[in-house]
Amino acid sequence: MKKQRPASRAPSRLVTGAGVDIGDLDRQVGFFLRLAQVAVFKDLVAALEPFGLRLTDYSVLLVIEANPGLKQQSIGEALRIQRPNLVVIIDGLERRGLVRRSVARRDRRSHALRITPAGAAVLEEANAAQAAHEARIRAAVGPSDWAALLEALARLARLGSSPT
Amino acid sequence: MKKQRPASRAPSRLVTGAGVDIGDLDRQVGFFLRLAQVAVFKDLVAALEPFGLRLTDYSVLLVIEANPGLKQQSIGEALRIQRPNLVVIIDGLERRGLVRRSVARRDRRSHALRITPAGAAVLEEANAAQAAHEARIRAAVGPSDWAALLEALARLARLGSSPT
DNA sequence: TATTGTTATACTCTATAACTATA
DNA sequence: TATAGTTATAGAGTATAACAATA
Repeated sequence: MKKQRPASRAPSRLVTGAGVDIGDLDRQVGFFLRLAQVAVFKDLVAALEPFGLRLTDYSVLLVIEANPGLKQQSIGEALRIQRPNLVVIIDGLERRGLVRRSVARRDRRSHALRITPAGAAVLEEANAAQAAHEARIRAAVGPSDWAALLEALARLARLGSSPT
Repeated sequence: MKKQRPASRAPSRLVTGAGVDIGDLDRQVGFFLRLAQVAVFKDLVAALEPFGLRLTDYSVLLVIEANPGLKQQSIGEALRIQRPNLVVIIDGLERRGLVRRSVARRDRRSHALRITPAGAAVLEEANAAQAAHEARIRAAVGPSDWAALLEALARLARLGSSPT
């Protein structure tokens, strides 16, 4: 039995290839979500590149600035970065003098992390670039749908989590 | 100068870590987009797993079914999969008897791809699982915002492309 | 015994260069 | 010469196991 296509539900046409029919794919959320994420990340990665920051570097800097003295494990939990992978990221940031590791007094196993003045300066520039990026995204979506989009994405992000 | 937070714009709270302040991150689209994409893909991957299909396998099957006789290069363009990577995917699908490669008569360099009856059967089951997945996503978002979400994602996906 | 940071390692995805056979 | 498929390989990003220091 051939699956019928409810043509009315299709959003504005998305041509990915050279006239190739991508089947029901152009009516599936996951497909759009992936394309949107790739496009948005491409723009954001380019915006942060002049500062030598990858997305993970940037998000880690943001969290450290917002939580002075935080230990690595907590950052990993907040950003869903595995502890071993975080070590490499912090190594890079520390080598560049953007972040400082110091042994925590209360628990000498952990490292208290702080952003340095140099790090704060870089982060401020990166934040401006991010704001410009966000403005571009916002313009692409259209002002009316903006709040609805963020709300919808937030609900999707909570999919697997405990339903409050 | 400290950046001010326009608290009114924040969508419903998203707690990622154990009470860690994630800074301005919870007001950036990219962050939500990533979390949403990860959550949605996790659900979809789980839905397709019983059929032994990864996301790429599934999307390739869909395109082949919609375009009998298509060559590999065209699939790659439509799905943005590099030709070398597609070879491995098709290898797997062909080994399982879900897809058949035959030398194209018109151009003997290329391979005409067709879905087999076995492949069509698997795809039909996978489509049902995908539909159930989509229903879950839709329920999480809420019916009112659904069309707006797809529309917004489609616009974002066209970010870097030529503005029509 | 459990936890923090670390090292080493592996697995998935994606990307590039170069080969072959056809055109 | 250009293209389709292929091979090999390399690079991100992410994941797990095990160890030393500390609790």
